[in-house]
Amino acid sequence: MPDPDLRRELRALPETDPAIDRLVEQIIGRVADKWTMLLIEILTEHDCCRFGELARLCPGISQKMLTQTLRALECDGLVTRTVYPVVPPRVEYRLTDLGLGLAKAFCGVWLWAEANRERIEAARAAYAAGRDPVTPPGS
Amino acid sequence: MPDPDLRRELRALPETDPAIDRLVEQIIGRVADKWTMLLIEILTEHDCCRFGELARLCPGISQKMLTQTLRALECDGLVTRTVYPVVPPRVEYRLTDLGLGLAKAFCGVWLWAEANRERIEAARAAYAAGRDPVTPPGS
DNA sequence: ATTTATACTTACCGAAAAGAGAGCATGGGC
DNA sequence: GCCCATGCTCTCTTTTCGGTAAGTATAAAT
Repeated sequence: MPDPDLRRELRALPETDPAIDRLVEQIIGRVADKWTMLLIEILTEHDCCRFGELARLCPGISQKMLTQTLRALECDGLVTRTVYPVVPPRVEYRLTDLGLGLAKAFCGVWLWAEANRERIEAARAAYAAGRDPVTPPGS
Repeated sequence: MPDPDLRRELRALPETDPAIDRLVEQIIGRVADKWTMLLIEILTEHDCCRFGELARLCPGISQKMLTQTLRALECDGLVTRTVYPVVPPRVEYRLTDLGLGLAKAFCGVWLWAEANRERIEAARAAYAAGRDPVTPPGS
């Protein structure tokens, strides 16, 4: 029995025009990518990282994906990319205020996930054990 | 110049063991999918929907993806699936409290995206116009 | 007997994303 | 002269994703 107050609260949100909706969805879609999330997390912890450093801190990422993801972040103004004209090249990445704000916004999801980890795992176990044939109310 | 207070606040979050991190990432990754987002949104607005109803409310979704997405949501305990043993079949979906909680958590991201839409668009325009050659501080 | 409605499931196919790995530019150290 | 380090970029291959379309079950209506 879902909480009706929470539902009402959610419904009361500023439901704006579909154009904004699309942009918001796009942003969320872009940001919610696996590597993007990880990079943002890393960059909140180390406020400044070189390319190779990020590669080391992102176990499993390929150079290609790292470059691609960083470029997308830069494009959206979430990180800055500073190139030092030296040899061998030195490039530093750091979150902007915008990026930090996004990280903070995502913390809500993060905290929710942590707080409800056990419930989710229990649900998964129950699902794997076979869905229970629910008796419908009006039968 | 990123705000150091915000950064400190973010760093102070309960950084737990990597197992939780992985689950959290997985959940966020799963949820951040395009259709999942949309379905959760729809289900916060209509507290109970049949399969065909959802298909109509999700313009462009295929039966396959709708089924798949709903199954994933059910598996994680975010929606309930009630089958009425009638012919033709009648199946109802509704968010659980867990699902509602997640919707609420995601609202933070939604609001951030809305609030920062213009900054992001500006950043994109600037990026498209060619990245400015930043003068590094120690050159 | 045939059609209709509903909620799937399955097989197939093309597109898109991701991974692997080689190549490139260049100035300093040996 | 040659190698190294760094941060890419490009190409090729593989994997995954998602759409299309057809099939299934069943009872009621025609």
